[in-house]
Amino acid sequence: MTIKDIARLSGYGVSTVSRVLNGHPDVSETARKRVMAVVEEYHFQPNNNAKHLKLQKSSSIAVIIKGTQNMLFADILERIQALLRGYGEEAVFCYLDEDANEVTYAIQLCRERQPRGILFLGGDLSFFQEYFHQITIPCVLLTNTAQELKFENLSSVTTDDCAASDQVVEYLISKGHSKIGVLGGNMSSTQISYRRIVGCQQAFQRHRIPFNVQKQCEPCRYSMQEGYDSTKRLLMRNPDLTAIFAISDVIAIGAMRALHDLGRSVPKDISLVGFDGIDLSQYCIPSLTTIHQNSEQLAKKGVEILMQRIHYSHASTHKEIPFELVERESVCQIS
Amino acid sequence: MTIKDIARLSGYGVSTVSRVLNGHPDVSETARKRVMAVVEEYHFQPNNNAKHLKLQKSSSIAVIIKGTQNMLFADILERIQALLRGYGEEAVFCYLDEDANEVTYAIQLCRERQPRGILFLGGDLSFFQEYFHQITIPCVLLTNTAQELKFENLSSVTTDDCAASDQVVEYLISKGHSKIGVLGGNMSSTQISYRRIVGCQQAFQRHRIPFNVQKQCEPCRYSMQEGYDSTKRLLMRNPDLTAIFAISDVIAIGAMRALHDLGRSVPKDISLVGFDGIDLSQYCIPSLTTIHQNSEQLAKKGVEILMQRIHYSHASTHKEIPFELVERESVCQIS
DNA sequence: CTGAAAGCGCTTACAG
DNA sequence: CTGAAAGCGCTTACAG
Repeated sequence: MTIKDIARLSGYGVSTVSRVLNGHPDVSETARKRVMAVVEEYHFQPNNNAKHLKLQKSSSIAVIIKGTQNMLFADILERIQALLRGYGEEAVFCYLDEDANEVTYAIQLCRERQPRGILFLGGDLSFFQEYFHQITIPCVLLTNTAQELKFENLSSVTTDDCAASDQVVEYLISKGHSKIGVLGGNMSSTQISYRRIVGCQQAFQRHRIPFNVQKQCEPCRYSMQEGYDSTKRLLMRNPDLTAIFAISDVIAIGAMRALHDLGRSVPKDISLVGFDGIDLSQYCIPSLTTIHQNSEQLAKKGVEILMQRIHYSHASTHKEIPFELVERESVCQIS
Repeated sequence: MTIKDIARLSGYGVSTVSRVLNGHPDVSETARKRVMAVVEEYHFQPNNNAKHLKLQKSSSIAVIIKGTQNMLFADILERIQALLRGYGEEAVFCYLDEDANEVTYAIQLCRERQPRGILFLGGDLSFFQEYFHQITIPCVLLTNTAQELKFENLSSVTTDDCAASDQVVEYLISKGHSKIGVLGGNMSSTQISYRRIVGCQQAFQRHRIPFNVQKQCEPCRYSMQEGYDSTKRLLMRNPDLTAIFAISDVIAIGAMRALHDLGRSVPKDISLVGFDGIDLSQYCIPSLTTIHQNSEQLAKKGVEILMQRIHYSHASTHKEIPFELVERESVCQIS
């Protein structure tokens, strides 16, 4: 069943059928109705390969996910897929290692698949800086800001990581803590984690509490396993910590278990705060005090911006979504 | 840059270029070398739309995931993506609601995208029974068995759910439990959960311990939230339970929190066993005794079977992967 | 071993 | 408002 059959069956030419199918305005109401009747009767489905060959592009949106263990991404992902489906777009999902170069991967993808746009879930700004100029299609970076890169085809939506972390430390200080360790991310200034650490520094400075990044920060990947291991290293170096701020909930879950195995009870002996607000954070024991990122809005804004750009050539923008400190059971007032 | 340009640049015709690109044998070594030299020099990438239009198919493998909250699937998924990439295949991921009809969705997908094969992650046999005959491309069902359906293009790989559940109950009984509740799944005989419940029944019968499915089983979806809510319902009906078997780890995590909120300590007051062996099961507190399904093998076998079928027309098969009861901290010996 | 040519199913400029 | 025709980039039967 092709457009030709529909033409024959409806008594119109293929041009008219094509126009009806694509919602062009210059078709008579009669033609539209007759064609649609046949289309529906036969459940006709245009051949995408032919369409895209002709149009010189594919219809898919690529979604590149960095870090497979990050449960925040899993949550955002299913929302993105649902939204994209709502827009009638197809999505191609690509999982990359947390340390992989997502931009060179995207360049490769563009050559092979010619997607219409790309959604990056996580990303390292240094890769964008160096390679992104080779990409010409609309892109949106999620959970990191690309504002300063000033690429005209790269938007971003993120939360104010710096302010959120500042608030976490402020909160811990207000609970009497001053010996606070920070877990996760890495120190490169092009990573999300960097902005979170800067936020911590701000708060410490404001309160004139010394904070030795080298000593009190322990970098690690976004997984429970690494959260577990790094907690042990962090505590080895700083046995007197009364609170830990894990830069991601997944890391915090690993930390919680490590603390348990070390015989330190949360929050009685040591307080713990996460970041992200994944589902699990309210079910673990104790439930996790954390920064809730509105992943629903993150996904929605991201997809929206991409669609606006693709369909109406809107300029690129950089949005911020709100965050919220959710107090639960993992933090204790001391002294 | 098209195949025509390569032809011109290499001094051969388009037919020869095409043959080289597709590894056909009837090309001279000289031609192959000259063509490949040009292809590599220009980083030529054939247009997939044209290729598939001509070949009347797309190159992608569709992966249909049922239930977005199930962390077991997240794990399998990233493995599948990596494996498929290794085979040089593109993957299209589709997330469906746990209760959606994956088969009619697949039929739709076949019309729209013409995938070369489908991997189903989770599935309800009743949908397959009723609609699968409309699908003609190779398919593999993961985490449920399609053995009895006898479709010649539907393979499956699963673990022996019945034996695994039998072993869980056997284990709990050996620990002195006889008042055991079962959490999760639903009672329809075409669901994975059904075979798990049957396994439980077997064990109870063998030990002549009464087991009232209506009363002691509480169906629920595969999410922490539902695990949480159902636990409360189950306990309301059976306040004297000494152990709960959750048919999935995600459900167990929700159950653990519900028990905590109910003031019942795990495992001291009540024992808990999960199913799946997701990462989280070893980090939660207490860590979860569970049936570990080898998700690596599940993914590997699934993809392998599909590839064999697609490339060498192998017959459909139904494989079983091993399971293992992993003893951790959530079960207690009683009396 | 190689090439000219047909054709996959669509869109759209052009002519009416 | 409508249709005939060209062409998107590929593969392959056919002829040599």
